[in-house]
Amino acid sequence: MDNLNEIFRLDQNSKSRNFPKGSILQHQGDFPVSSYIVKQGLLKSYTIDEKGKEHIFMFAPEGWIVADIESQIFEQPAELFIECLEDSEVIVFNGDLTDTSGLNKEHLTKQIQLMLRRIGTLQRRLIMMMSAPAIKRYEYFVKIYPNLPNRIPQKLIAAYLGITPEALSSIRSKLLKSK
Amino acid sequence: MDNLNEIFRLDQNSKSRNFPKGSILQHQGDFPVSSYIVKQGLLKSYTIDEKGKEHIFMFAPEGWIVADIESQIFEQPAELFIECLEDSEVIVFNGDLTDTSGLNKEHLTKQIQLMLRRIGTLQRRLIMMMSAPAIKRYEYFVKIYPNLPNRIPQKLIAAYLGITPEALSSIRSKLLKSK
DNA sequence: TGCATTTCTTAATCTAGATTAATGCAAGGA
DNA sequence: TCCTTGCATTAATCTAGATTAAGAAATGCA
Repeated sequence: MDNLNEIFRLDQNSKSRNFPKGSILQHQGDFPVSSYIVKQGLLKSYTIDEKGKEHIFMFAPEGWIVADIESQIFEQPAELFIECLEDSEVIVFNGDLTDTSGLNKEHLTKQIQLMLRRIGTLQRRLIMMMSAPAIKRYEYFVKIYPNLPNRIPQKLIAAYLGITPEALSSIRSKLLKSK
Repeated sequence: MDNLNEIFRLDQNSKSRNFPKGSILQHQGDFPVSSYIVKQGLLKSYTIDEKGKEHIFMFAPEGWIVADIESQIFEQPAELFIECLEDSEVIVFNGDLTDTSGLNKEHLTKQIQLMLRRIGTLQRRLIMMMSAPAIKRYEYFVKIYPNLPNRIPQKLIAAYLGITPEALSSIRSKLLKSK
């Protein structure tokens, strides 16, 4: 993994900070919106809908970047909450990803690679969400994040898959029985 | 709108080509995968699931770029079909978006802006798909693409929203009655 | 213009997953 | 250790949207 500090326009003295499990780094409605690079630990970004239900946009383990890009690019208050699922070490990048001043060609090229990867992942996720039943989405989740199922509670996996914990529980029991 | 020809690494002599309505520019399984810049007309990119059902990933009117970025970045055969919904003028960009050689800083910066915008749009769409009922997704679609509803058949809107044409029809009649 | 094909609507039934609720379990704190 | 609190499971009921089917309206083409 390239050093993400290098690729993005970080202050010389931007240091990583430690946050205990449960810390909320960003609330819905915050403005302006920061970006976060995870050095150690695990974050989630999510929304709460008008019924109070949580929907997880993404998990971010070590080496991942988390940002509410929709809010940044449209210069709106944050849509997403960002929260630590474990004690985490995070670089808080004040300023958004749209500011690329002071970066050289190599940096920009690497940023493009990261963004294309993110777009590809979102494309897959959206297509799965539209076309695949919950059981397929669960199997895909396990394949892509083999280490996460043991690291986070089931109800968070359910919130990521777009189903209830009860539905996930019955899917899992079906999968166990079918073996 | 910046000239997209400039921003991307196009051959000097890459010319736009005309395709009649119904032309399929890319089939699922094609390899390698091209990118497409729409000069005039309207394209759709979509998958067909194992039950034969169509799911529209995006519509691309004039000025939009269409590419199966997931397949490009992971170097896999195309996942998406790409088809003309109207007679269209399209620049076929042989080679994928991951190749940025020969571009200068300004080009790369503009590419990053376009990609962030795409990520922001996908973020919103995914969150809506997870958390909003079909009627809200329809209202959002109409808000974002005010000219498309009169330009494409309803069943395509349904395939974009992730519901059946029948469900969309009943949503629309509910909206009409409530006025 | 007329005919064929596709699209849209309406309605009856069906189903994946939501909701509600009750129970058992594991983990952390005093 | 007990006690609380959050998590997982199971089961009964409910609902948004799917499926099926049939007719009406619109569109394209000879």
